[in-house]
Amino acid sequence: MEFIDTLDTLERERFLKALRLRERGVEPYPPRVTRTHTIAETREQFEQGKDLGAVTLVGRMTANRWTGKITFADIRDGTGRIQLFLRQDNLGAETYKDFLKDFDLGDFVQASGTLFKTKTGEITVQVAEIIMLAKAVAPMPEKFHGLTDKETRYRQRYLDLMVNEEVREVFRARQRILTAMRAYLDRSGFIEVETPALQPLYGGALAKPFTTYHNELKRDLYLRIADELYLKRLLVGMFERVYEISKDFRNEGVDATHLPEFTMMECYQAFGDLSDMMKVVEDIFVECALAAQGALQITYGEHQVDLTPPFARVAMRDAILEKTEIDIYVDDTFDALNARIEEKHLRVEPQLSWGKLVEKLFGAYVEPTLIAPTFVIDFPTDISPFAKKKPDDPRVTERFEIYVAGAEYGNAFTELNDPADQWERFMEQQGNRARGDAEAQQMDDDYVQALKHGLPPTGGLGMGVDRLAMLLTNQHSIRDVVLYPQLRN
RNA sequence: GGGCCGCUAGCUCAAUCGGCAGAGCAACAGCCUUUUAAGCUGCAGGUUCAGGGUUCGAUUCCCUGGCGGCUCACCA
Repeated sequence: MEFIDTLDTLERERFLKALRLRERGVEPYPPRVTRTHTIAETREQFEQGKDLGAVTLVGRMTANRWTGKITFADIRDGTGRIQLFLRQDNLGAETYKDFLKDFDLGDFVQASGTLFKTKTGEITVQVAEIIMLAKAVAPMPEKFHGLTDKETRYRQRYLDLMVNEEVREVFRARQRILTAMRAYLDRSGFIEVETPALQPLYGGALAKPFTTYHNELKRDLYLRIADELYLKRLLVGMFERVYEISKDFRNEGVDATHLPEFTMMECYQAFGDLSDMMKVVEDIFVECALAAQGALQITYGEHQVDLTPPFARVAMRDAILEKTEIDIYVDDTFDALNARIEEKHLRVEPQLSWGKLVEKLFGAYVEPTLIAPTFVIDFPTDISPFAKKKPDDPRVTERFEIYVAGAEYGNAFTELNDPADQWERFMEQQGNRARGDAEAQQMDDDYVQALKHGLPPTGGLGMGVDRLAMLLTNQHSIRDVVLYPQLRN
């Protein structure tokens, strides 16, 4: 069995061309290239009237228009596209013929020559020499319709990136968003840290984990569902402001807004509280929107959204009251709220607690209506095991989530730092677990021990980076802002 | 996990009621010295996702499975 036996008809044809080149003493995969300018630089400098003389450009050949003894070809590099003009009279009959025979769409080439404008005004390289840099054995996707099959786009992302330029721009924008976020946090005094992805106890969020096993230690380990508890321990250790941007893993459903691994930013500010985190959220939205789109007025699907601070804020109770005419502070027990929901014939799945019912009501009747950036505050205590209770109403916590265009982008609290209260919350979670809540927190004695040493009053925030990238690049599936989204095998 | 839709040439897509498997691009053999999805002539290209069933005959109808998409539920 030879390599060539693994190739289909089209690939074989192209592979034979590579062999032919080699027979002529031309290496189809040379180790080094010459490049005097990028394509973008070439265009820019030519338009400025600069005489560049002879240039040597490199790129992938993406189009080919030949009319007998001349050929127009397009090459693209990472910066742009430019047209090549190849003429038999310039290259010589033999070389020109070899070019026609052995160069294909998709090949990386190096072209040298001088610049001119065609009669239609297009900047073009009059090619004196063209060299193969890397022979493409497999053919490119079709040039006009491109590649649209989503499965191929995700599984062979390089093809998607190769032919769909707007896809490359989405990922450039994603990188600008991350860079802007880091720059903001860095200059605001937050220190970037790294905490364990493999954890003996998972925590910091309500979610189902992935489990793995360490052979030498002979124990189960979990992939982190959040960074929270490790980051807050650092504040016990006297760091004042920390953040981490990392992958979290949750063993749950996959859909347009959920993947099993996703990127989360978490930051914690000692001597801060909820209102400080609101400022951080507003600042991050501003910085990232400007980095991604250069404007605070953005389009997301059918919505026009203005990200200019200050963002609106509304209490969970008031928002639910307005949409459903249910006052969760009147029906402030599980049984009462359940009865009220049935009485009003609202469609809410069975839940295990008052707080989860509130969360469901909110998700079904309020969340989709929150288009302009809005902080929703005062979340039920039993679904907020790490948030400090409101001093004047222990049913709810000093917690907000930020909503834009009907979706959540971040979650923040005034962090719970009372070790006794935290211990009781863990116990409550264990009760929930016993009653069948697979997402309930496990008791984390080590974390309580840390709190016993004193966590300063702290504001903490988590933001979904993929979701933010979706919002700011107008993408409606998380798979379109993640280079290699998880698919079935 | 449930419901719905899809899977045909390398890519983008057709195929009427169940009756020989088709086109464009790409490729191949040619023509053509300023093209822009270049054009023209010719030629080739298939496990119709897989397996099973019904039928004289299945891309088409039925069943099972795989993969993908949308949606509902859950979660960020």
